[in-house]
Amino acid sequence: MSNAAASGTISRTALYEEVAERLRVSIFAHELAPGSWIDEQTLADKFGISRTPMREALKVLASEGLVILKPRRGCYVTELSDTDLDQIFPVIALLEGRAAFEVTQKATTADLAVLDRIHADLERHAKSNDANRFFEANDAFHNALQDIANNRWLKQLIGDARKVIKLTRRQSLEVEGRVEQSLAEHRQVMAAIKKREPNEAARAMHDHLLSGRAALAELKSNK
Amino acid sequence: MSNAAASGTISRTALYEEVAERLRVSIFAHELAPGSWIDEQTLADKFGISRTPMREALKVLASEGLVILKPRRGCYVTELSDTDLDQIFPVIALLEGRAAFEVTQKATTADLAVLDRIHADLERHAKSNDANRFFEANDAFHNALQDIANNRWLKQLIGDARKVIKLTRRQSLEVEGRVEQSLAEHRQVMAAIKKREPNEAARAMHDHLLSGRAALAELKSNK
DNA sequence: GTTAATAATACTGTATCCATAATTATGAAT
DNA sequence: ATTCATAATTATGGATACAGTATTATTAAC
Repeated sequence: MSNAAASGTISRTALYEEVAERLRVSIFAHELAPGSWIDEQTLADKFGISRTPMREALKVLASEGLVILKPRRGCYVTELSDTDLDQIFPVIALLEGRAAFEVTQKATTADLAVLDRIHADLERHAKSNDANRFFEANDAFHNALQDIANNRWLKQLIGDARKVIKLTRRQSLEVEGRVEQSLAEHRQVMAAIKKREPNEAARAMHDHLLSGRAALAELKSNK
Repeated sequence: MSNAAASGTISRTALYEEVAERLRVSIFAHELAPGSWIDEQTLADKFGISRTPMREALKVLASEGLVILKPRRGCYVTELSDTDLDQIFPVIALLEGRAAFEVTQKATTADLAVLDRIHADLERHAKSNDANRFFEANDAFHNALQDIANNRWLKQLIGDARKVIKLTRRQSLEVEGRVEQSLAEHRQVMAAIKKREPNEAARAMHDHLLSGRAALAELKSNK
């Protein structure tokens, strides 16, 4: 049990939050299979906690759309169909496009330097063909962008939507040539931001995300 | 207590959901003032329930952004500053614009008939200057649009965002001439949908929502 | 009189317990 | 043998009890 006194660390985050994050990871890793039923008690035992924080965590995940809570029926992991992906990607593309738009208006030179540094990481990891690190840097880039956009609500909505597709986004990098393509798209986004052209930045980011969806679709059709 | 057996009705929704909705209403009505602390025990007593569903409801509201949960400090009602409104309205405008876009592509003639009927209500309530019913019909219109768009994730994100500004949207109708202006904007949306011009529908809906934000700003500056 | 420290109170966070509803299994009847 | 009904088991939903931490108030010391 993550007792603050026992562990010695001052627990700044609530237990239910930690549980929620662990569940998200499990869901993304398909340890909790899509469509499968979540046994609260068994899982709580496995985590070494009681059902209370587990239940609170599941309620949060439900409001994020990662699980579905059927009254008196229990909790089921959300299944993401191709239709779901076709529906959610354009929405995320829109939102992240907006973030790019706002960044282009607001970014200070210091902000641009931050983006440049992360973009350099992207270039490096692409060159060394390290898909995992590329994915991490990619995540960092998008996060930095949202921080610079400094729009609390936009960030929250993007975060909610991204949680749902987190797993699939990593998969899309498995497509032959996708890393290079993604990198090229990132270059366009960076260029538009630096040129201070909000609409162009928005469009570039928008297309970048739809391109990610297309890569994913290709991956599925090929196997 | 909303005991199913006692009340005679079969409660399909979980108690924590009902509590969450009651809290939302209280927050929107400013019975729970922005920034104020929520006393779990006292409020649970007032609702005639235990702390468990109250806490579950608060966690859901926290993930919606309506309250903030400070670890070991309790729950506080989110304060919406003008900056927050300036941030969230463009995002909602974008999302609802997308919904209008998708509707314009997908709507069957039956769907259009539904929209027409609700739009007729809008016209009627505007003519009789009934702001409350106009607001309800307006809500119904936007809901119907999202149902027709038939994009589960888009609907969810819009719902999350709308929850945050629900109160303020009603207020905007208090502005002199806003009902008529809103109606005119709705006419444009309807016209674009019927003409099957997705981009025009999206733009009309987008501008409609920004116009609502502008009305709200005017209301604040005048008082 | 002001500040610091200690003690008490109160609220959050977690665990356990109880009741209700749903599902499944078993038995009987057609 | 199959289907329907009833009973039993199990899991969810809600209440209550308990522990730990933070805040506040009071008292003592400078």
